[in-house]
Amino acid sequence: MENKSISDIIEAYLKEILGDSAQVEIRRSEIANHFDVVPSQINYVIKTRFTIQNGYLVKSKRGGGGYIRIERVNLLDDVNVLNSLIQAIGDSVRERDAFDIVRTLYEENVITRREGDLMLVALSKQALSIGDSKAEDHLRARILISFLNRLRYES
Amino acid sequence: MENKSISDIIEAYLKEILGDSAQVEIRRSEIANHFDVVPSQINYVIKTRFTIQNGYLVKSKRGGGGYIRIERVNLLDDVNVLNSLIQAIGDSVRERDAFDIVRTLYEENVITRREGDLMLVALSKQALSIGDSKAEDHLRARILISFLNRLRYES
DNA sequence: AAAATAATGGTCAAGATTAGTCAGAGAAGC
DNA sequence: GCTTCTCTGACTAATCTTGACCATTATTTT
Repeated sequence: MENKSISDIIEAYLKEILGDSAQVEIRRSEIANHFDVVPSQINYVIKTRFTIQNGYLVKSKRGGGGYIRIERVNLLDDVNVLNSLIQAIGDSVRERDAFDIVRTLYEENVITRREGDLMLVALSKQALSIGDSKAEDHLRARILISFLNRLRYES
Repeated sequence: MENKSISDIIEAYLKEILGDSAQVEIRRSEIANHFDVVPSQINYVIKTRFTIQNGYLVKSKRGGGGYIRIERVNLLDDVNVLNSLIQAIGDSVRERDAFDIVRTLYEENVITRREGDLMLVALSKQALSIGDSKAEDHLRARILISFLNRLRYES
């Protein structure tokens, strides 16, 4: 149960200080220092755990007074967010990214647990493997976007 | 009955530490070390004894902080309906037949209306067309059967 | 102003740390 | 003996951690 990597801990910390706020601003070097890791590890945590698929937008600025801003967003509510998401999907998605999106929809209460599980099944490697890995990712993208459109326009 | 293999012992141990919890997280190397076997034997035990047919779901993560998580799930009672449907599907279904099956599930109260709608999205020609009509029907069969297998249990 | 300097964050690739796969050897059951 | 189950280890894959080097912005100096 206590097999957390330092990345997991940093992720939890960032979500903690994000709390109920819409966004939070950090200094990369401060966080890195706080957890005694190299600064680029903060980039790693953000890149792997605060993606649009996970329901986060991240902006940053370099130079003096620089910052990293993490913003929590709803995938289907905001047209711009949905567009970013669809753009991120493009015509090809890996299983992992698709799973993240479904989990985010569940956490936003857009879908129930069971609905999410069914979606995951239809997006899984297991169900979609058709020999060609690229074709599989294309197919997954089509199914996922169909799901999103269905959810978007239904209610 | 007295000649337990080491795999049997590891199985019993895992079920022991699972206890009444819904799930348990282990480190493959720790367990392997504890019983003085090669790590891949843990995979063998899990693959042969913690299957979904036996009511277990297994997830894992590699890399630093990696783990294997074993979760116990409740198998449901609609097995008869599901089995007969899987029989009927075989390895190929046309869109129309898939739609009929989903409707049957709805009428049998195995799924909700909304769950059915999502399933239909993933089974539609629109989402699945991949040029080859036969391949499409095979694919649809795999997705549909995956759906049905997922409906066998709740988590 | 323009140029130099300081103060940020970004990228990428190598190495470390886990778990997964698979084929074959060995053991047990029939 | 033959078949099935168990066990092993070499090879593969995924994820995390680190550090050298790069890019951008603000501030200070000339």
